[in-house]
Amino acid sequence: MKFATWNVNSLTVRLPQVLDWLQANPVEVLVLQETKMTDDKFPAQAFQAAGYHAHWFGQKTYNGVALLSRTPAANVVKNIPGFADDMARVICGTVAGTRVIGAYFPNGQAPGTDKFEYKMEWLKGLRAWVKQELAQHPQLVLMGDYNITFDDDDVWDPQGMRDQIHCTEEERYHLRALIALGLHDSYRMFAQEPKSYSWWDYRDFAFRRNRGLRIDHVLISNALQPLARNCVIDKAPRKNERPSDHAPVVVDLELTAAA
DNA sequence: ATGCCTCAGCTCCTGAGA
Repeated sequence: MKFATWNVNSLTVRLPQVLDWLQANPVEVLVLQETKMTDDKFPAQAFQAAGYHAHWFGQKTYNGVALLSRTPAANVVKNIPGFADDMARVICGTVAGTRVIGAYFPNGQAPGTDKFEYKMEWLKGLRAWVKQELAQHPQLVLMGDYNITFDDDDVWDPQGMRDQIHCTEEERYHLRALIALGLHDSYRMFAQEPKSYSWWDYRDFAFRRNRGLRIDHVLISNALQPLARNCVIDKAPRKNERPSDHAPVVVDLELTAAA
């Protein structure tokens, strides 16, 4: 049973690519980030026709998330309970006995800015909530666009990006603190090609030169860790015309619909 | 290079992304 995450950078632009991808990759769950649309614009019917139930939570211009699933999601939550936020960044639901959290982590812009401070506060709020969710739901997947690299292996130019946004020690501290709750970076559980990334800048032929970052992650709980079969970054959609700058990340778990 | 490319918006430039 496959669970996937994809930052689509405007669902208005990318909807045909998402539908094509779902047809080729009929995953159980797909969470989207940066839909960049208000709720009245969300293409629920197109997803229904493709065989997916949907929950969505968006806003104009920025942010926006969605949860697509083959079977209906239960106990849906939007944004982080207890953390006041103007931005639509989180959607959560239970599918196949598994708590699924899809998240668009703040970018943070640059260390020392207000946006960076917001990112740090948001990460604290997320962690407190995920800790509670884990206590109630041993089977949990936390996936999305984290806008944080774990270490130099996730960075095409570690020297050049040292202490830059996505690569600072403060951000990585929060990422490790999530891991310390009892989560695992499913991608690194398996042998991967060196220089594997999930995002490439639109500029300077960065994808062609593989100048990227691994900032999209699928974290799985202790209970799910022994059930993981594989985790891959699907670079195929990045080769489309007008691609998102991010690629989907897909984990395969040994779960059944009855689980 | 305080840019490069892409997207959205009170759209012919600007802010933001990462």
